[in-house]
Amino acid sequence: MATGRTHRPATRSRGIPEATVARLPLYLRALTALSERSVPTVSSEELATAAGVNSAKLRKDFSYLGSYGTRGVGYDVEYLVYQISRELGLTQDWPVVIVGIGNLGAALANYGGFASRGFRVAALIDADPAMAGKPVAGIAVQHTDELEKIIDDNGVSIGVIATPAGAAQQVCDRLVAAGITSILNFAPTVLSVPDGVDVRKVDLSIELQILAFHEQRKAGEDSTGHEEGADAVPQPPVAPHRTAAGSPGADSSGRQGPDGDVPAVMPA
Amino acid sequence: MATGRTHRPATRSRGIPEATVARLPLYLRALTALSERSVPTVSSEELATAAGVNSAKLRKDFSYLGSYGTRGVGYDVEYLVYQISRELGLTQDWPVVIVGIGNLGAALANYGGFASRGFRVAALIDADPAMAGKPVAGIAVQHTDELEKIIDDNGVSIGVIATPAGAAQQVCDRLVAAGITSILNFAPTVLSVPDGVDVRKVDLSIELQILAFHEQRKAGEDSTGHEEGADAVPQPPVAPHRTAAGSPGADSSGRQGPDGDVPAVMPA
DNA sequence: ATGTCTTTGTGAACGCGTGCACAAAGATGG
DNA sequence: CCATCTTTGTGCACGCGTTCACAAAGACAT
Repeated sequence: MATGRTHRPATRSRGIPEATVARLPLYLRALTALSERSVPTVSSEELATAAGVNSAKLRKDFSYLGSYGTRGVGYDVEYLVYQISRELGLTQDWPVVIVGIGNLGAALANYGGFASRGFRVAALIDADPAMAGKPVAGIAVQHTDELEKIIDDNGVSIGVIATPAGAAQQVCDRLVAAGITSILNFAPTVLSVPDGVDVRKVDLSIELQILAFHEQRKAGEDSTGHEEGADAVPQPPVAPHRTAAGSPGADSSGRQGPDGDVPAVMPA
Repeated sequence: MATGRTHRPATRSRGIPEATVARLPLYLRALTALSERSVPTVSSEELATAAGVNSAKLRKDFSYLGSYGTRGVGYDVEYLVYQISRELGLTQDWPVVIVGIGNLGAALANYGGFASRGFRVAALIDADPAMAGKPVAGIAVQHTDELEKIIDDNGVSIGVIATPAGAAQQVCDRLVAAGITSILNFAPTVLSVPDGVDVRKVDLSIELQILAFHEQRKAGEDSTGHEEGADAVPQPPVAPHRTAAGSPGADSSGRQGPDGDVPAVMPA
């Protein structure tokens, strides 16, 4: 999972559960594909398979939107596409600004999936003066100084942060002050925002770490269970005793983590 | 949320809940920052704030790993960094291949967050013969024909798919056949994989759609509640009657969605 | 019109995740 | 050695999300 809302713990937005909202785009994509193949109707079973979910879950999800199906037949594809689009707010145009036009920001600007669903890249913003004016994905990059003006002029309410981690909070604060109320954060940092502002985050590194966890478990499930080495490598806390508060790294030599696949002992 | 495992419904991997595993990288990042500042110990309250979670949740998460804290003091930063790294499998080296070196693939190859946590980009693979040999992020791109050999030679078990949606399943199948057991998928498609293979997905478009939903709700929460227009725009299903099965779009003119912010009536 | 068959919509049970609140553990000071 | 104070670890309850299973609804055939 590369995401997770930060505030708004489980607000059950308008009777529609958060988990359901997160799946609606999935259904919409599957339905759009069917629509392009001119399929008139689809059963919950078929659509669920296409979206990769359980059919019961799909039916319950749709039940939050209303009774849009016909028993014995299924769902009208075109009609459902419209209803979900409307529910997600995709029947209107959403101008978006991308802040931080590095490798990732440029890739996002070029990403076709944005424009295809009502999201329009209104502006690209970068702090590097050398970037200003250079066209990326057909749009001239603008300097951070213009941030507030750009957002105000275009009525932007969604911002994408693709800056380095160090700059993210600062950029976030400016976006929020300028009126942005929804943020998609690609920087590996926890952003703090006032109530009323939604933050979703995508962290590539975290996704890989979760995969590594499962991968490790798969690899070691035939062994003793887990580690078997006996030599304690990283030193147990040995009763911290609050040693002055200094002694920086203490005995752990290199900072960049005690890597190397040294086995460790379970300390209890 | 840009993610979600596909198979392995809720396997509670080795006593550690999936939700906890997903948060471990978050803790690890916060702890690494503290470690760099040579902070020796940290309380659950402080660390929770830094990671953006509840302190009770953090303590419960850590309790699954073992009793690594000292009551009255807190947690030893260095020790905890090591324990979490080990639990996540980050004490070993994970070679990764990236398939699809377009804008996104190139951005991923350049992304520093990969290398910083034990993930090493072993190879970049693309189907375009013109790309072969061209260096991206200091690594020469190789052709898809070499895929199986590359994976076998380097003992790669984690693959990243950054191809267009149309090619994703095919690439996925080849990766799995070649021995890959963990996949991070950036293509907007549902991948089907055999049991034992983990898939996590990151979908930029879906994240934006979820934000749009909440944004729309915020915008319209002072109005009548929701829509108020009376003219039904998209046509209700009017009893499908299973009309032959032809009449493709029927009356809905343009395919690419009935956009424009037409208000709609709630059909019941 | 009646019966059969398909598929939806949902009531109910279950399990996971979250958060509260507190007892146990250990540090610290006298 | 005892008292006090801090902070962990966790039992418990609650709520959300998932899944099952089935009744109701409508299509379709005769």
